[in-house]
Amino acid sequence: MLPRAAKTNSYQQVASILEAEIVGGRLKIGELLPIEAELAEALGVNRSTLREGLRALEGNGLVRRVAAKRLQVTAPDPERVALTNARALGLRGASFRDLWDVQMQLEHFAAALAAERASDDQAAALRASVEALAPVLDDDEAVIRHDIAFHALIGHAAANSALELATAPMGLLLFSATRDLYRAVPAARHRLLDAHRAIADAIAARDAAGAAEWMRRHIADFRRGYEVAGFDLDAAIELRRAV
Amino acid sequence: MLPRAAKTNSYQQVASILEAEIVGGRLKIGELLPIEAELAEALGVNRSTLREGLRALEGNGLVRRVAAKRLQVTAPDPERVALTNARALGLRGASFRDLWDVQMQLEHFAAALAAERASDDQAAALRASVEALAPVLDDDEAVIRHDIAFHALIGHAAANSALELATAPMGLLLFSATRDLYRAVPAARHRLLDAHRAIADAIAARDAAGAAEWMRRHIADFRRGYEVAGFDLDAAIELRRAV
DNA sequence: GTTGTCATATTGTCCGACAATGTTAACATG
DNA sequence: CATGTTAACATTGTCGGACAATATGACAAC
Repeated sequence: MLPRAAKTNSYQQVASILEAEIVGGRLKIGELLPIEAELAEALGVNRSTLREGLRALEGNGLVRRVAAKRLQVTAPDPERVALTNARALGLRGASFRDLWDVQMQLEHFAAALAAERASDDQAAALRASVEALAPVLDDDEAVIRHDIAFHALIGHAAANSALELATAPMGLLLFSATRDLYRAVPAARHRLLDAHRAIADAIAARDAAGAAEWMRRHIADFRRGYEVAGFDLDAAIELRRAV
Repeated sequence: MLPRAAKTNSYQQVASILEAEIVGGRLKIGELLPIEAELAEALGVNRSTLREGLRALEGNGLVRRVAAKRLQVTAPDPERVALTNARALGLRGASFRDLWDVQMQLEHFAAALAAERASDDQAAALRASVEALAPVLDDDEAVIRHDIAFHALIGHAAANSALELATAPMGLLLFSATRDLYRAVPAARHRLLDAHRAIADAIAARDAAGAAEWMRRHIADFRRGYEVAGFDLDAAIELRRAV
């Protein structure tokens, strides 16, 4: 086992060094990076090279452009991370069953936590989401958007960033993969609405057990719909354009 | 709602376009990208600009440098994704409790799946991992490394990429956050070894219920150790250097 | 067939330049 | 003094060109 030539490129080193500074807390979240000329000087590379390193960091979500043209150190944005993870899962050929299995383990727990921890505003937002869905129940796209948003709200209300990180990408992938489900199984729309309403009510009533139970049924029903529609549980799920 | 100024930078457009090609399947996984000069020409930007876009994609894990100097289209590497997610969680201040809650929901399920699906090689690798741990039980670093590896093996053997994606980052964060645990609670080392052995045996015996039950106890015990050691369950977990 | 040599292709890095745009400072005006 | 205007300045995004290092492939020599 030879000592691995350690011949990394300069721009990778730039990214690694800055990443270490961020993770190590020497560059704090929210802080502005020095201007490119200074950074390049300090790191001993050309501005072009530095910029390549910065773009890599940007791809990692550790810095972002802020109003002023300056770059700001930032913790990865949950939505971006969710998208990235969803893409990773899609590209690796995850199946509906894979995703559903995990969802079944997590969503009821998220609902229970949300019932315990949601602020009044969040509980109200959940109910508002349900009521906003009712009038557009025959618009497939809208149903999917609302479904994703509803589960994202719950994930957020559960106030557990690890749980949110784990559930968000699956919501994105699963629900957007069901674009044809509602055409094939029209009744699913109403069952979805009823379930959402029951869950939102339970959360608003701080009924953790009820929220969890309704969520279980909701997720189970989701799978049933998928099967009834004749989709293959084990086929690689289709990656769709971000919703 | 104005039509969103669409004033994105060229290098971001480069990244978006290529990303769309990859996600849309027109650029297939494993394919080599054209040489930079051609790509720049085709996209109508300068090579420097193109390279910034490529670095962003690289940061997203969608392309990687391969033996030849050429860039290869690739699905994000699970280990990299796990690291990225762990970093995101750490920077967002996730607590031990947050992570443990999710782990408690998922790990027993992973163990059960592993018992059903693990190949003989994988089952053997699990047992080998346990036996490799036994002789180095007094080396804290080694214990942590083995612990992470053991759970990663199970995650992999469960043959569910979504589950793996969800569990891997927590293993990284949680276990590496316990560097001082084994000094504070020496007995935890032996309980860990026993649990690992029981889990590996159950998986090798295709005993899904047994594997799940042992895993539950193992995770529960892990938390007890953390509490006994006097650590704060709700403090933001400490980000450590990659193990 | 293997090995060595060489021309070629490609990337990584640097340099310098400039337009667009945001920021700051100076200034006038009420 | 507060406010609005303008001009100087700073910074980023993009470009073009250059060159060394190195991998690749072809070809010759053994």
